[in-house]
Amino acid sequence: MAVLSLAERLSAIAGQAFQAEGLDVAFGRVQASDRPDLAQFQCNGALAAARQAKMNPRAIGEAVAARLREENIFADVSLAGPGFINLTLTDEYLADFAALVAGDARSGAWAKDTPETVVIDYGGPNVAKPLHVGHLRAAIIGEALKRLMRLAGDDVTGDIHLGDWGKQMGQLLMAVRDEMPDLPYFDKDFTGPYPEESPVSLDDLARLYPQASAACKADPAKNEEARRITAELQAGRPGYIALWRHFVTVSHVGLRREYDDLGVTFDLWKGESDAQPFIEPLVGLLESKDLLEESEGARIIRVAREDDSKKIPPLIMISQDGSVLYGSTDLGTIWDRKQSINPDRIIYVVDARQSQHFEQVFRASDLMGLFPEDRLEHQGFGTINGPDDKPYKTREGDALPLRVLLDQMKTGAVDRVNASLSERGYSKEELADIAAKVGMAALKFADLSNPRTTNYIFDIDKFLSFEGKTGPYLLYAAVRIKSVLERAGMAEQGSAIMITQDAERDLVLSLAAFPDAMRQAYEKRMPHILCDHAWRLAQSFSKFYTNCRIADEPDAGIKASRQVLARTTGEQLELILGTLGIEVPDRM
RNA sequence: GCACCCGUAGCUCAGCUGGAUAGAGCGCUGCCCUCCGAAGGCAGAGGCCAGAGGUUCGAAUCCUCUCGGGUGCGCCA
Repeated sequence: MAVLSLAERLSAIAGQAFQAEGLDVAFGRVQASDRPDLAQFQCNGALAAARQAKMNPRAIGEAVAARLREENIFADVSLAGPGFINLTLTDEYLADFAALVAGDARSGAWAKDTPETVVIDYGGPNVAKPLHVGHLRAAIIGEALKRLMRLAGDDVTGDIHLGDWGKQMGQLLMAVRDEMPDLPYFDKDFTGPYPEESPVSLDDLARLYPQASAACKADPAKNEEARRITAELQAGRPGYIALWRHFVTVSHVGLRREYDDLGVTFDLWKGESDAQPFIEPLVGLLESKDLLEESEGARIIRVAREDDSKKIPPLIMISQDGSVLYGSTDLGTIWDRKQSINPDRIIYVVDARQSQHFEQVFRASDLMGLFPEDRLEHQGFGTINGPDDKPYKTREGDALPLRVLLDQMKTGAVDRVNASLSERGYSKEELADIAAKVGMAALKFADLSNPRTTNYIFDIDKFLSFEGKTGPYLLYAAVRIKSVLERAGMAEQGSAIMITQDAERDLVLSLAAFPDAMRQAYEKRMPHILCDHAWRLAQSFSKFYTNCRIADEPDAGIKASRQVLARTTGEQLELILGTLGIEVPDRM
């Protein structure tokens, strides 16, 4: 059972007070104070209630405050300004609450009342193309959301949803054929079996794809041909399928390695191609509902609505050459997921620029009764930009390969770690491990601490800094907690918490804010809210650490209390960092 | 052209279901290590919240317009 947050408890109490005055319980909503100098919590309900009941806000505030003063948990209840109710809890109450968090195996994490089954679709890398910067945010944000939702109690399946069925496959087949025309895959009369060994390596794919892509752009005839080959592949031509399987297998190895390095794991490695068996039934369903329309040789679904403020183009279900596009495969994938997982909700963590595409798919899905629109979410994200604040590109204008970016980060982390830890006598292996963790923490925290929807500028030096709101600062805080506990030892289970100094009270309030921060991050699908909380917690700990002695505190009771506070902070911080996909080294 | 997102401190950004004196980080100016990790803590300077109207007792937040930036608009994903 999850710990009820302070704000929730206070809201319930204030709600009762409003109710006793004949007003709506909802006016009792209590939140952390905007003015920490005046109070710990505030309730603005009297203002809203006054408008509704046409009464004086201060009069309502006074009446509610009078009732609240009868509760023995408040050190102070006061009315301020036009009718704000300011609340300050007694240290005893705060200490008891902190003990509750300390005793909670989940460090006070919020839990949903009614968990859901959810599929998160993130990643979306293409077969044959190495990951580039654009895939980084999907991976980092998707992974964080997956873990966050699991922590809240949802049953979450993460699916990589490979791009393995579109025109790029036709282009690639064409490129291989042009280079090695004698391979049996291209011989229509060949009856098999086809070779088990792939004729192309990962490097070949990485080389061939850009070539083919450029050729198609430059030459309309080539482009036509690639489309025809794609249609043939999708129709199941045996030689193409056999060679395509090699592409997919070879790519898997490379992709898995890259995602492993990022600490990102998928439960499902399905792709667009897995939607192919559902295309026919999909077309059947659409026909039966009279939703399919012929237009310029293609079969389309009109998804525009009367009251649209913008023009939504129709979704192209079957293109004029008979191939399917990603709108069709996305619909097929929804069908597949419905059948195999039956989720309550599907979340797509994909670049914000794809919003129109998802609007089309969601509407089409709803129209045909496949999956309700309001349970399909596109959680988009902004771009990672270069120093010029434009999406990160290589000098040639291509998207920057992820490898390049990770190598930069790694080199920077190794330098930084070597510079600051050289005196400690750690082994080479441990230093390398620490550097890897510091680099990844820097990268992930930098990404996640920006709100999902905004762009940000990639700046390694800033991300890797040990000062300020960075991943390394949080790792430092977490490691310092481990270190001091090693020196001070652990307190007995159930030791009481005592608030003897401001820094202790501040730390307790920070610990107590976790469930609310987590809930908000969950509901808004915004990991940066969790990042903000982690940062606040780490800062509170630093303040606590400088002001409160632990190991050599002479008073046994106070010492035990501080040991518990430190331990609880460490546990909560690591839980949050883990949820963000950030690993903490044992020492650094 | 139409639509969507954005414009907040020198820089990078929070805050936007309307509420008190608009917050962080970096940078800048000071102060704090006989004491568990100073990769830290404390204090300070710095803002017509792009602009103009409107709604409201109250607007960074909601509405309208203007200016400036980004993105997307039928067979790539």
